[in-house]
Amino acid sequence: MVTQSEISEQQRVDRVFRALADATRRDIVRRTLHAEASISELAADYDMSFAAVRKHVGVLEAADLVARTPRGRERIVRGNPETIRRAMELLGHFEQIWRGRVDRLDALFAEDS
Amino acid sequence: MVTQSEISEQQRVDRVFRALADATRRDIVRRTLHAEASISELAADYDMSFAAVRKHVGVLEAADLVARTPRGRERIVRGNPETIRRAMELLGHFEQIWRGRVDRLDALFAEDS
DNA sequence: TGATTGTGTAACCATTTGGTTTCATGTTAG
DNA sequence: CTAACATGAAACCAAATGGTTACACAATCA
Repeated sequence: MVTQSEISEQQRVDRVFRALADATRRDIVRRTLHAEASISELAADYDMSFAAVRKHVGVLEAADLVARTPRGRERIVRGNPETIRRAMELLGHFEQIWRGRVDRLDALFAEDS
Repeated sequence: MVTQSEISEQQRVDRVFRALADATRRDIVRRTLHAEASISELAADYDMSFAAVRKHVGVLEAADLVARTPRGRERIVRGNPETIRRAMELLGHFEQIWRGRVDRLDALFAEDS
């Protein structure tokens, strides 16, 4: 049996935004979208331990913002543009809601005149 | 002297994504983009205390995702589409970085052939 | 083989977060 | 004026977060 630990869409969205709410993690996403890198290569450029960077990569992976694939003794990290795109779409829906309100206000003014 | 408690752009971005990483807060943003509401009106629809909802509104306000203006004894909350738009742009930059990599790979294949 | 490198993970710690209850204060309704 | 309502804020608490050090293990190099 494949136990698909049931996780809601809400929680998945929570994880994406939570993962993006840290400058180091945003930088890792940026870098690994630009070019893949091993965790050690990533860690070399931050003022914190390897273990800390490893945890950040774990948070990003749980949010599906990066993928981690083995290559020899290394783990290659790649950014996932699809998850970024989904987050953008979500924010786009918020903007649409706002535009909807503006349209309704416009309609009210139109009735007035 | 106007003490502008110095806050970095990074921290401002942190706050926006952090604020969006909670389903209740996303719902408050959605609702107040659609139509303004008092904190009490908002709180009536969530299964938590007024104080908890008040805190969520505080987090959203600190991220500039909503604004709070007094009206009589109420505080009217309105969603701020501009901050949403800025967050979208940020994610858009990430996508551009990825597209840049694809373009470079395309160039490599072109050289190959 | 042995040393080095890259990774995974556990145990620990301080701080932040997200909730609670309680109480004070300002504002409006009767 | 008094009661009810809306808000603000403090004190408290459990859990999550973001870092550390230490150690085990796998893979590669010489």
